[in-house]
Amino acid sequence: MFSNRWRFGWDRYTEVDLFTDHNDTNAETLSQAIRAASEEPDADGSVLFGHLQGTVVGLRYYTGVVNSGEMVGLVRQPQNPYDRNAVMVANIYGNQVGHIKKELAAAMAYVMDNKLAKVEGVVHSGTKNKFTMPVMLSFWGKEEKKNTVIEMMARRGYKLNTGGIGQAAVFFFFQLKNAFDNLFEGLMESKDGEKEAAKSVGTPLLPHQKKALSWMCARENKSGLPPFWEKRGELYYNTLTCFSAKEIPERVRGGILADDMGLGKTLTTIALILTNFHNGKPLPVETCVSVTVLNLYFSITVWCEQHLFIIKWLFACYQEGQSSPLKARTKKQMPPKLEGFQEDLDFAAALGGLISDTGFKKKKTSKKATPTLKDLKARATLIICPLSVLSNWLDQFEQHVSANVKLNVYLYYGSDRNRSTKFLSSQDVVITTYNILSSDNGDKSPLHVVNWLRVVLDEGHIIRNPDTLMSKAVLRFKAQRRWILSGTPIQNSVKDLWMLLAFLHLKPFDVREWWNRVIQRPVTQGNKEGLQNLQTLVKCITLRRTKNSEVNGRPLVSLPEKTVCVEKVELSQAEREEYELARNEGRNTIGRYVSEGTVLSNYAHVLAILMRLRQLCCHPDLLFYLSAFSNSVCSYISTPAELRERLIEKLRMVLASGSDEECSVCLESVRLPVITHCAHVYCRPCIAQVISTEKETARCPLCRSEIKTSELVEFPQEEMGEENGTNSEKWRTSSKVQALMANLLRLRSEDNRIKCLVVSQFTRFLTILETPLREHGFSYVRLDGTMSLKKRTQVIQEFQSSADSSPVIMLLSLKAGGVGLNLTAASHVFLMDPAWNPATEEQCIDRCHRLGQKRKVCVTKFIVKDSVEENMVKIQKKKQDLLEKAFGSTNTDRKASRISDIKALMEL
DNA sequence: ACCGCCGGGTGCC
DNA sequence: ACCGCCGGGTGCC
Repeated sequence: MFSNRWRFGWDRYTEVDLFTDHNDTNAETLSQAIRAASEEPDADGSVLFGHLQGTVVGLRYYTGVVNSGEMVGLVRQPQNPYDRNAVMVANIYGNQVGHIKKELAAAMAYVMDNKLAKVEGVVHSGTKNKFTMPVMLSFWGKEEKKNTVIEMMARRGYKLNTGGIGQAAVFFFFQLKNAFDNLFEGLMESKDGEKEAAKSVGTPLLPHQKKALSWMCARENKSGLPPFWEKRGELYYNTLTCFSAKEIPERVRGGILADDMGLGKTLTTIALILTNFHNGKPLPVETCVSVTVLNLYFSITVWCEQHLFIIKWLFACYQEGQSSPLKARTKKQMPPKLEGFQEDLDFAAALGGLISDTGFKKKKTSKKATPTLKDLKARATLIICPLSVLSNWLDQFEQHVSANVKLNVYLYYGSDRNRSTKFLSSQDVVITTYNILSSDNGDKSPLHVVNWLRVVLDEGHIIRNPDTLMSKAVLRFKAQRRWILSGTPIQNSVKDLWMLLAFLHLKPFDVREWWNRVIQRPVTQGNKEGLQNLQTLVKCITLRRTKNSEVNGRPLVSLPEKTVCVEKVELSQAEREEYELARNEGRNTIGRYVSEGTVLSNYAHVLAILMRLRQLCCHPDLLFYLSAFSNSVCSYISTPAELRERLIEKLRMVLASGSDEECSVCLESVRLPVITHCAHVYCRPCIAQVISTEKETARCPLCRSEIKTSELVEFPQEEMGEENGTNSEKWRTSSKVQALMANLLRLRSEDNRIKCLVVSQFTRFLTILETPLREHGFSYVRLDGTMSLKKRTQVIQEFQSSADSSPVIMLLSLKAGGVGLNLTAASHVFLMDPAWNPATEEQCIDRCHRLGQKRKVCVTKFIVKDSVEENMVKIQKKKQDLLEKAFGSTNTDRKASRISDIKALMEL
C-alpha cells in the first residue's frame, strides 16, 4: 500500500511536460525542478572535471524514453522516501526516465547538494533492455572545486575519467569570435517576397519593410518545424539533443526583428498588427468618415493626461493641426466607451468563419473553452517599450494608421490605468512600459491574465538579464505570438541571447540547462559546432538589415555620399622648432629605454612624451607639465604637496588625452582612475586589490616601486569639469587652428546653415577652439564626457534643431557619447587629431553619416606633416590587424606590439 | 533480468 | 548442515 502510494506520487511526474506552462499550480513540478536545478546564474566559468559511466535504473516504472545520444537531465530528489540521495533522470520534455543507481546517487548527491559540481548526462547507446541503461555523466564546476570533487567521488569508489579533456581549441578562437560578432549580420538572404500591408495602414511601406512584413506574417502563420527538429517516421526528432516526441513541437510564432535603428521597425510592427490577424486576414477595424484620430486620442487622454510626455505628445498633435484642442476636451469628459468590445469579438469570430455568432458568445462564458476558441478570442497586441520611446509609438500609430480607421490603442500607464482584463482584451493594441511591467508583476496582474494575440518587446535587449523582475514577468505572458524588436540583440555575449529565446518559447532552449549545454557552453569554449548551431538558431528566428544591407543588389536605404580627405597641416617656423626640440629629446629618452629594455617600466613616461608631441601638433598651449618623472626622477620633487599637484596634473593629462589608457592589471580602459606615486595609472579597484593581496610588499605592477593605498592619488572632485584655463588675452593661435578656421569660414560663405562637428581627443583643445569661434561669430555647442546625461541630451537637441537660432558647430570630444548618438544635423566633420584606434574615428563619423542624413557628408582629417601624427596614421592601418590578433593572444604579445608601435612612432 | 541478490531446500560420489 | 550448491522468486529510488 505504502509503496504504491508513493509510486503513484512519483509517477505523476512522468506526465509533466515542459511544453505546458504550470503557472497555475504551486506544487513543485518536475519541469520547475529542472528549471531550478539548471538556473545557476553563472555556468560560464565551469570546467570539465571528468566523465563517469553510470547506470540508470528503474526504467520500467516510467514513461520517459531516450534515444541514442540523447541528453538527459539529472535532478536531485531529496524528498524521495526510499533514498534521500535519489537522483532522478529525465529527458528534455521533463518526462522521468529512471533513477541513478543508488550507490552512485549517494556520491552524486553529496556533490550536487554542496554545489561542488553540476552533473550532466548523455545516454550514448539507447536502451539495451527495459530495466537499466548506461549513462555518461560529466561533472562541471569551478576549477577550484575540481580536486575536491574528484577526491570525493574516488573515496566512494568512482573514478572520474579525466583523460582526454582538452582545453578549448584556442586555435579557432579568433575565427569563432569573428563569426560570433557576425552572428546577426547577413540574416536577410532572400527570405520570402514582399507583402502589401492592409489598407488600414496609411503609410506606403518601403520595399525592405514589405519584406519584413512578409517575413513576420510567415513566422506567425506558417506551421513548419522549429530549428533542429525533423520528422523521422512517426516521431519528431531534435537533432541537437536527440530527443524525440510523438507530438509536433510547438513552433515559435514570432521572432526577433533586429533591423538597424531607423529602418522602420515600428512601422513594420504596426503594419503587422493591422495586416495579420487570425488566419492571415487583416485586423477587422471599424472605419468611419469622421476624424478617427480622436478615438485613439481620447482613450489616451482619459487615462494618462497627467503625464508630462503625453502632454508633450498632445501638444505636438495640436501643433500639427491633427486635431483641435477643443474637440479633445469635449471628448475627454465623456465616459469610456466599452460596448464596442463585444461587437469586435463577434466580428473577429465571424471572420474566423469557424463558429457562429451565438455559439461564440456561449463558449466565451464557459470556462472550458477549447484552445481554438481561446485563440480566436485573442485580439489585443501588447507592446512593451522603454518610457523614452512611448510617445514615439503613439506618434507612429497616429501617423501610420489610415485616418478613417478606428484603432483602439490603450496606453496602460499611470496610477489610474484601467486594470480590467475584459477591457484590455478588447483593445487592438495595449502599450505599456517595462517599468509598469515590473511593478505589475504578480500572477493576478491584468497583463498576465489577458490572453494576448501578440506580445511585442520593443528594445527587447532590455530584458537580457534574466534576474530582473521585468524579465521574469515577461516570461509569464499568455500569448500566441511573441516578437522582439531590437537594434542590438547581442550587446556583450551569447548569454544575452538566452532571455530572448526563453521569451520566444524556443523549445527546448527556454530551459536554461539545455541552452547552457547545447549552445552557451560550447560557444564560450570555442566549439565550432556549437557556434554553427547558434548561427542556425538565430538565422531561423531573426531578420536583420543594417543601413549597409542590400536588397537585390541595391542598398536598402541609400545614405548620402561620404568623402574623407586628409588635410596636411604645415607647422609654422616657431611651432616646428618647438616640436623638433621635444621630438629629439623624446627620441633620445625612448631610444635609451628601448636599448635598456625598460620601455614597459617607463611606460608612463613614454606615453607622456608621445602625448606632448601630439599636443604640440595641435596647439602649444595644450601642454601640461611634462611630468617626466619615471621612477628615477621623483626624487627632485621636494614637498608632498608638489608631488601631489604633479600627480594630479599627470592624471589629468592622461584623462584629458582620450588616449584610451589601459590599466595594466585588468587590461581594459581605466575606470575610476588613480595614479600611484610612481606615476602609473590604474583602476582604483584593480590596484587596491593588488595592494590588499600583497600587503606591505605590494609593488607597482609596471615599475615595481613600493605602493601603498594611502599614496594613491585621485582626481580631485572639484576639478572635474573645470576647463576654463584659457582666457582670451593670453590666447594664441596655431597652424591647426588656422586650418580649421579657414575651412569653417569658407563653408559659411558657401552656406551659412551648414553644420559641422569639430572633434578632438583633447578637451582642452576644444576649449582653445572656443575663442576663435566666438570671435568669428559662430554659434556653437560643446559635448564632452564630463557633461551630465541631461545636459548632453539638451545640447544634442539644440544642435539637431532646425531653428535658425540653433548652433552650427558642435565641439565634440572624440570619446563622448555612445554609439547611439544622432548628430545628423551636421554634414561636415573635422577630426582635429588622429586617434590611436581608427574605429573610434569611424564611430564618430557615423554619428552624422547615418539614417536621417540628407546631405553629402564631408570628413576632413587634419594631420601635421612630418610629425608623430603621420606615423600614427601609418600605425592605425596596422592597428586593425593587431587588434584582431590581440584576441586570444597573451598580455606579453600585446605589450610587445605596443613597444613596436612606439618605436615606429618615434622612427626608431 | 540471457543478470545479481535473496532465502528456502537440501546435502557423498 | 554454524557450510556450499541448486534453482525459484524476484527486481529503482
